[in-house]
Amino acid sequence: MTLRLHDTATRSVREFSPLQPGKVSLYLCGATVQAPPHIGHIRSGVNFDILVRWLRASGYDVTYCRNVTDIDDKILATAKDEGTRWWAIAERNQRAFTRAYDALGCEPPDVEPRATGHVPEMIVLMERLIDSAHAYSAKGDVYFDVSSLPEYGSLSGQRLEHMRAAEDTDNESGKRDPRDFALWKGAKPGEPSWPTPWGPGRPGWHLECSAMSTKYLGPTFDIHGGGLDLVFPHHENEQAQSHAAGDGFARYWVHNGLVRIGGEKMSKSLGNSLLVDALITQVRPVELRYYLGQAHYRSEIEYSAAALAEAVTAYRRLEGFVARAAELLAGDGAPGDLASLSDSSLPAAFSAAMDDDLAVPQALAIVHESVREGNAALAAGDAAGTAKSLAEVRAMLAVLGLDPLAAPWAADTAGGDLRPVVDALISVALEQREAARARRDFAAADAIRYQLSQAGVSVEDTPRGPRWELRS
RNA sequence: GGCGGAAUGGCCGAGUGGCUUAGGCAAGGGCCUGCAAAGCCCUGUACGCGGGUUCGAUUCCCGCUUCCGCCUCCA
Repeated sequence: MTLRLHDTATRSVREFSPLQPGKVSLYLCGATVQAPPHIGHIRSGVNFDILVRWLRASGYDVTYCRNVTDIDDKILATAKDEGTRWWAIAERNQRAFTRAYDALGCEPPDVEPRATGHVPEMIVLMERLIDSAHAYSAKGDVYFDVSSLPEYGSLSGQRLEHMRAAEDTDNESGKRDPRDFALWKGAKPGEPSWPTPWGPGRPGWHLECSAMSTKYLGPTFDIHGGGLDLVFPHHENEQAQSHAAGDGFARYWVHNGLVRIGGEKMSKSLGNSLLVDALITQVRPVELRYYLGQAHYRSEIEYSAAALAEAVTAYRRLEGFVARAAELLAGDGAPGDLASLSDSSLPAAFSAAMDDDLAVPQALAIVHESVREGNAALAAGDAAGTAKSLAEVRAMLAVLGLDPLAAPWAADTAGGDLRPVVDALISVALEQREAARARRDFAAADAIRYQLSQAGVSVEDTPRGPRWELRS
């Protein structure tokens, strides 16, 4: 079975066939680093991380490019407000994004180009567009002439005549048509600028993505991703620029659904952002990843604390099996690293679900089935059955970036570097409790269990003796 | 005004013209346990409203209602 993906351009699920056999080029619109990331941003990162992981698990050699927009109006405004340099704002927020991606287990892209590092490429692209009469310079700005491209609007299904005339806040604009969009913005006093044949200025938002995707992935590449809110105007404009310049550009457009809160879109401008940094003090990063990744990537998520808590419980069920099974099998010299797990460990139903436009909800249903079987095998003392389920579960969770024993979660589960120390201390208490149980002094035994529980250590008695774990 | 999407059991969340009608969470019952916890087993019959097509629709068609996104910076 081959992968099928929903393509925004055709509004349908299409069979995926890469430009070059065995290779996939993917460009994801990353962050405009004007503020730290909220969970909507990181959902997009997680969704596309799962896509990249699945493509790689399927045997593709993936080139993953995710850009950083490091200059825009809001970054300049923030710098002015804070009395600091614009690039310091961009650097600070880019670091915050990188921390969040790392924390949530998103594999780094192969290349992460920044807009301001690609001005020469943008100038070349603008020259091509001006030479072919698709763009013009006016008063130091450079605009794309939307009327020059009949297909304009095709990606988003917008028709020029129905578009609301944008209220032009800039009366000085030299636009021929209010729907024309800026490729390049002429320098204003006090703003950073780069020299061009049309005068000093700075990049418009859309141009960078055309210039950078072409530079790193070629004039035609396989998949272009981003949030649903980028379809128009951003992606429409990117496609217009590149097609007008004669490039094939993206072959499949993949967009993730947005995160809502209180019934409306989560966004910086609405001031309802739940920042990743804040949330991962409440739940572990892997639990947040499970929450954001469990819904289908194209569906909307309405954030609620209750739904997040459910996801936490559900993930702990998976994690609990992996931990107990791994403990049991460790004595048998069972594999501890994922490298020893082959693709053949992936159940066919899981692969079929993932191939079906990344049907993660169904894929997770398969994971839960394997866990149920594994738990049954574990309870029956069936080591072979346990090992089989463990291998399946870990292989599947690895595709989703959720394997509890893999980086970056492994330390989480094990208790970190302090594990040996903690283990020794708790063992003393547990020995006392076992002694109490042996003499049937259950009041004493329960008192010890209660004290440990107050300290955040949960104890369960198993046929092989007590086991404990830290529970937040 | 234009374009696109969504309404599923207590909750989250898939999916399908009928067939055992996902999965998770929560709930109730059972097994296990000194008691728990964890786990396993069982139970729960839902698809916004009104028409239509059909032997049969939650699933297809039409209309309606409500909600969300985009048309302006946005993942």
